[in-house]
Amino acid sequence: MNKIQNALEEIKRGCAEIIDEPRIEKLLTNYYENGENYFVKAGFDPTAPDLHLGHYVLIHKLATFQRFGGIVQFIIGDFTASIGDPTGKSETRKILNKEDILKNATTYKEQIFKILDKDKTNIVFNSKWLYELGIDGLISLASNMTVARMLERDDFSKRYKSNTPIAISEFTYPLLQGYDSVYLKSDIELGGTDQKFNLLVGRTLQKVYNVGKEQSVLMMPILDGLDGVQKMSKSLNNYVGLQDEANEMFAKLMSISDDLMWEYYNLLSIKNANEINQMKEDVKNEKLHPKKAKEDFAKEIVDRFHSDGDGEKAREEFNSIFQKKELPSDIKEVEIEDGTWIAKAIVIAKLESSTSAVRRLIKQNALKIDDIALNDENLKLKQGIYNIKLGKKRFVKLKVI
RNA sequence: GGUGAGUUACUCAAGUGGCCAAAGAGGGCAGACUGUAAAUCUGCUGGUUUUACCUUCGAAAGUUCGAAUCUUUCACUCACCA
Repeated sequence: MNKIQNALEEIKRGCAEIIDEPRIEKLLTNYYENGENYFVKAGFDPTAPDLHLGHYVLIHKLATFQRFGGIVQFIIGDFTASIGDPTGKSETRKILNKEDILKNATTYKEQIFKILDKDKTNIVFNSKWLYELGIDGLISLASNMTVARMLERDDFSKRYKSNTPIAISEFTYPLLQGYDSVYLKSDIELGGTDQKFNLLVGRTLQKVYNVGKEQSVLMMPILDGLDGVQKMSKSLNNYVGLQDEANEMFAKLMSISDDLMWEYYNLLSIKNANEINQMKEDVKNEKLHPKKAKEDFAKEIVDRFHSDGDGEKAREEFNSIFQKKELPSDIKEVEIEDGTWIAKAIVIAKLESSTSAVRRLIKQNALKIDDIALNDENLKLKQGIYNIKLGKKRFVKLKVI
């Protein structure tokens, strides 16, 4: 296999759909024969302060392109964030204020260079050219799209049918994202499969505005969240943040289902397809315990976002807590007054939000003091130190003084 | 602008004067079983030292012994017409 074919294989790995693949091949050929680079665009709305593993699927693919001559156009959608991408949303998104957007954007910059090559990355803010577009520009931009076509979009049509409001501003979102491609003269745009409509608008607009090229589109599957049901997102609290502390990151990854683990391997591991298939086979034949496979994956990810060896440390901590049922090493300590009612103390320690909830948990044998289940919900704490375990995951050390 | 329909807990959704802290489903939490996996079974899922009381059904005011339920005003959403 020659270099070009090899590069193409790497690029295609794990991706869901490619539109205009021959064009990508031409760009690669041109790179290898003439040393000419090309532009790969991906946009991120700075709507949350940090990125999670779901975003990493795309960023990883951008890094792959950088290895084969791609110059990354990393768009921080500061302007479009103020509209709110309607993709996958069932209702109009809240509009963020400027300060939050800028703050988030700064954190983004810090995080992506854990992965991307600085010399081959242009970070750009789309407010730069979208402000210049002006009202007349916007109107002529909007004349390139019909309401009927907009309503072809699955999420719009669903909302329309179910009588959920759609703001006109949301219709402008795909247009503005598409205009980014016009302004930047992108060759390839990356996005999730849910972005298909927006990505295709980019192609259409490049043609209308005579950019002289129509971008190829490469779509990656959407990473499922830890629950394995909905896509990974901060608001659903089923995400692994890139900045998560090592032990937490490890524990979160261990909680995914076995089926989902293969999906994660496929989209996030540096292991190649053959290795992954071999593991899958071994698990099936019971040569490899699925828990071991999951640990290896969790270790790989923790090592990548922290430093080498942190994954192994996290694994040891994890097993000591959950296998040997020991307490975590960095357990939170809270001081409590003598004679405090146990339920009140748990609320003070912020393990639960109400004493009613704690009462219920006590009735369900979920509260353990020094590893012994408490059955007296009226208990008042006397002086001393108590290790409290609430359910499987919540711990606190109470110092009663 | 006109006409009609609607707004119930985290989400969907029942309830149309008292038996309503409000059915059911999903989600979540907990217990059992496990590999803190999945699946399954069981229980819980407004608050308060809790056989009781307090605050909730878009907002406010009213009718009533008693209101999620009836009346009025307001806000918001949707459909049709313009």
